[in-house]
Amino acid sequence: MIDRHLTRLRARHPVSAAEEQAIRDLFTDTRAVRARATLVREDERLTHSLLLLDGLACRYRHLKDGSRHAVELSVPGDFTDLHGFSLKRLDHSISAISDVTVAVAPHERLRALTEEHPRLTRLYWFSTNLDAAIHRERAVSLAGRDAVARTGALFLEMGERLRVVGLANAAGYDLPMTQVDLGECLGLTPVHVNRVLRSLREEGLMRFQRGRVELLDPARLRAAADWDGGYLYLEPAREPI
Amino acid sequence: MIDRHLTRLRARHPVSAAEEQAIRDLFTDTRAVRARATLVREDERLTHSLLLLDGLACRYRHLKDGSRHAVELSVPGDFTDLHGFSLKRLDHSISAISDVTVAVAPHERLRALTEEHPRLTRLYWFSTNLDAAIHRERAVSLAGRDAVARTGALFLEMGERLRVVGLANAAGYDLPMTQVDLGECLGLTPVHVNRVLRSLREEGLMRFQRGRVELLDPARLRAAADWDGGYLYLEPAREPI
DNA sequence: CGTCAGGTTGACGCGGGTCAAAATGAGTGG
DNA sequence: CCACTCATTTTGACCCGCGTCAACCTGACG
Repeated sequence: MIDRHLTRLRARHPVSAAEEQAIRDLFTDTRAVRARATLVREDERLTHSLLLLDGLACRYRHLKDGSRHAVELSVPGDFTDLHGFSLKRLDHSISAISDVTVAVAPHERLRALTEEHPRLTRLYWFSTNLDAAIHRERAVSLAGRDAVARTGALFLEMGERLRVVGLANAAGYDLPMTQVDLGECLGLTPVHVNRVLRSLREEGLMRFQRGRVELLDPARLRAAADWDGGYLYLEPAREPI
Repeated sequence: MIDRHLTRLRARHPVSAAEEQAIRDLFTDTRAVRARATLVREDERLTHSLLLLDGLACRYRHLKDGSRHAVELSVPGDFTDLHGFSLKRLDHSISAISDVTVAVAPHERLRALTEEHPRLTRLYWFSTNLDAAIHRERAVSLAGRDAVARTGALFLEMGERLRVVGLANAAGYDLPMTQVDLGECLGLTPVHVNRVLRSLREEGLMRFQRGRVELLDPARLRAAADWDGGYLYLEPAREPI
């Protein structure tokens, strides 16, 4: 059930059998949630964190004008709100983009983990630091890349993150999002997302249609997007955490 | 020496005398670094983290065209690179904006802290989660606020963060940055930063001159910038961490 | 075969980038 | 105290990427 989560962790650090058991023991039950439903509401008191098992979720904030901006996407194997464990309330909401299933990790169990398993604590600390690195990349993208490069960079990132958990290959991957959703991630209007996708398609770089991403020419796409996945920290760790 | 750091921590969570001592024991020595010098280089192997005691520092990334984008500012009392403790290398560089002094916390001491002080570990985990919240705010700002609102939001945030450590009051605060620096934080050209500052000044909202920020009308500025400091988590914690 | 969400395209306007030049001011040496 | 330099700030003219508005198309589903 949480195998993708373990795969994700092990892509960066070794996890022993005993540690694996401690991780499995974090979770009480699983829940299925419908597409578009809210998983966590901004400012709500939190007593547990959610591990995304299947589907796509996003963290988003509302702006004054009623629009919303997505600050991060979660893929299977990611905690959607591990940061909620120490923050106790979130500065954003979390919603399901597609139908999702999540596993519930009560904060008292996470707390017990921090008391008894310092190494796993560092590992999960790393995990939220990785989230922050992804946030930084998004900020750099928004500040410095034009719409085409920004969009390319997002698709490349999602490809890498999904590949890690076996949900993408060289050909591409499924991404059950609409162009409106993409716009909220990219800080673009749906209309302009459409134009950007057309341009990427016509350049032969990539295609996004009916929830399917095809990376037609990853090398050129990387160059065009000025994208380097170093911030995903996917190299094997050279030293113990 | 690290009093501002303790003040910052205590603004959000209680810290006992014993814990304070454990924190003091993290640091070996202090260093003075000149304005514009690099504190940490992207991808360098890290063996220690730096606590900013005095001055202003920033994390920045280079873009293909040679420009750079600042992803976060550090104020006295902040660790500039606590996330480096678990990441072991950074996806960005860190440089001093003004002359700064930093205290050095070797990673082996931080590691020992995680082994012996679970509560302090959670507290520092919180601290990097707070960094991430600030990153999210920056991304939302870049995606959804125009140049004037974005600039206002940045000055309001810096005001709050500096106020926490006693470096700002109702009148304003010192911020030793140039308009070029501001542009790198805001994703704007220096030319446009200048126009924005003029507009804020002419509206009677705030003034920024020669490294001094005056918040002339904070309430109206907050409204104009659609800014709410909730993401800084400055309310007293309602439950133990 | 009607409805509705999502996708597509075109015309037009504006916020902020670009380019260029001048003003200001802090520091430095004579 | 002045002359000179160099970073920084300021302003104006012009341009372009992306937003806005509006219309139409497509396909899934009842």
